[in-house]
Amino acid sequence: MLVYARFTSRLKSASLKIRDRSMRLSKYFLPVLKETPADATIASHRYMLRAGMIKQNSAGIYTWLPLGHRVLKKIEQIVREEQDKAGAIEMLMPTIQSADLWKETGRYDAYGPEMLRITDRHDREMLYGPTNEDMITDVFRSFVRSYKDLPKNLYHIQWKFRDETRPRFGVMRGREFMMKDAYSFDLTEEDAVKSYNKMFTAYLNTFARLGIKAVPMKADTGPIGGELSHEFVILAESGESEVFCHRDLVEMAPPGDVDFDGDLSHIFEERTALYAATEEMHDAEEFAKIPADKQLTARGIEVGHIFYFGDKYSKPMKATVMDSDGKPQPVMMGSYGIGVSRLVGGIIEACHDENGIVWPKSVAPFGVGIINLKANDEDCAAAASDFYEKCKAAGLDPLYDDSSDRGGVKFSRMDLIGLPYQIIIGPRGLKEGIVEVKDRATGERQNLSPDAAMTLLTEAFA
RNA sequence: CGGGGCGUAGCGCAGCCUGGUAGCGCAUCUGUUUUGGGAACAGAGGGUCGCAAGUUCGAAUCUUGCCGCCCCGACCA
Repeated sequence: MLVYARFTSRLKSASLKIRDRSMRLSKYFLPVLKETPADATIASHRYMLRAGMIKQNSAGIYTWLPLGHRVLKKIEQIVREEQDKAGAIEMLMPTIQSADLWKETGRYDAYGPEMLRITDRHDREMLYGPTNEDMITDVFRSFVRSYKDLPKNLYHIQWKFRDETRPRFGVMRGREFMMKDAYSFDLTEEDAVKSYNKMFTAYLNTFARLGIKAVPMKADTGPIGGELSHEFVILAESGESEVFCHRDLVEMAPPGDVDFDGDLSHIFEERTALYAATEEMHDAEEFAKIPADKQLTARGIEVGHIFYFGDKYSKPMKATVMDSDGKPQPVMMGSYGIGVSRLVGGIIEACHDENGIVWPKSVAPFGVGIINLKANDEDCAAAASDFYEKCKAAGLDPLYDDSSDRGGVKFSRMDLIGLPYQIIIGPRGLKEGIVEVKDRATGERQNLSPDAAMTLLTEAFA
């Protein structure tokens, strides 16, 4: 009993501390590949395999190895924080759903072979959820009765499965993928548009925090249905579809701190006043009206998609609330998706060079990589270890390469995994009391005292 | 789902056309010398050649069927 009490009290105190995310390479699991796997053709897939982030299990299905998992979780957390800021409420729905709800909306037949259908031991029809409109509508109708409880926006971050005919490009078009999907509920279309604008705004901030430029574009609604829809698209050569937009949209600053309870229509209008459309929605005549030097035709990666679809699901599923006149009204809905696992690949497509990945600071698996050039030299080991402990204490999430590999191996491995900063500690510099700081993105190197290097790092991550 | 390609050691590949019982590079293990941009030498281990059937004295190699994976297109977070 005493032992148990002591154990639980230790757990309690541990949970109060911020999780220690630092790591010594000798203790980590980082299976990097020297040679490029034959199956990978695009940069993000190649680098994810080479950097030991993922392992393929079958077509479009991947294991997330420790390094990849770190990035996935970082992206997930940023997405979560921005959803919360916008007033969305997190929950969690299951991956396996009953076919019954899908029959209510008619989607069980409409969805087609892309939906993975399963029968359980009692021969009940089940499915691995490709999306959750039907299920969330059921949750809503089970509990909400009054217009006074609106608006509401519920979201979860959960694995989805879509049995694509042709999964490809690693996690960019996997069959199993992690998605953040939010669902808004309003009494009127006018209110629903406000909810739509909240998510529209939150998405602009989310992608900016992730270190990428995602442009909202007028989009086709597809099988989800509805009238108002935008895709958020990263421009990259390896993009799957062609997109067209006004060049100014690409560099537009994110809204930043806004009052999500206030009027956000100006943000929506500012971003949609200029032309931007995906291939399916492209209007060549409208596009031609843009000044020639502002016309941008590019390849795009869809990382987010938002829809307004009114009562498409609430009507067949009888998800109604009483309005102020005491009359039942079908609730007006929208859904808002972000491809969390796809973003890992998408960010790499936007952020890499010939040596490997160049992570934006916000999503980097570790903040700083420490290279001890001479592991068997006592002074070097002591200096590197000391620097590691200081980074750890400063919350910089350091990865300390304490392996006995040769310098060249360490350099190329660190470049490959793409941490924003490298601290290179070797006998040569140490004699003069300096360490080398390398900025992965620019390649710029500075010789600094360990203290000055720490200052540079803490300021960079402030 | 239409078209194309590929499955041989952990990874990248050769061998297959013209059947004779498997090889190269990297990686791994041991040792020595090295150590600021993927070291050198010496030695060692590791493969029912995707699976199954057939042809044959004999199959990685020829035939048929199946499975898996990749690429191009049509569809999608």
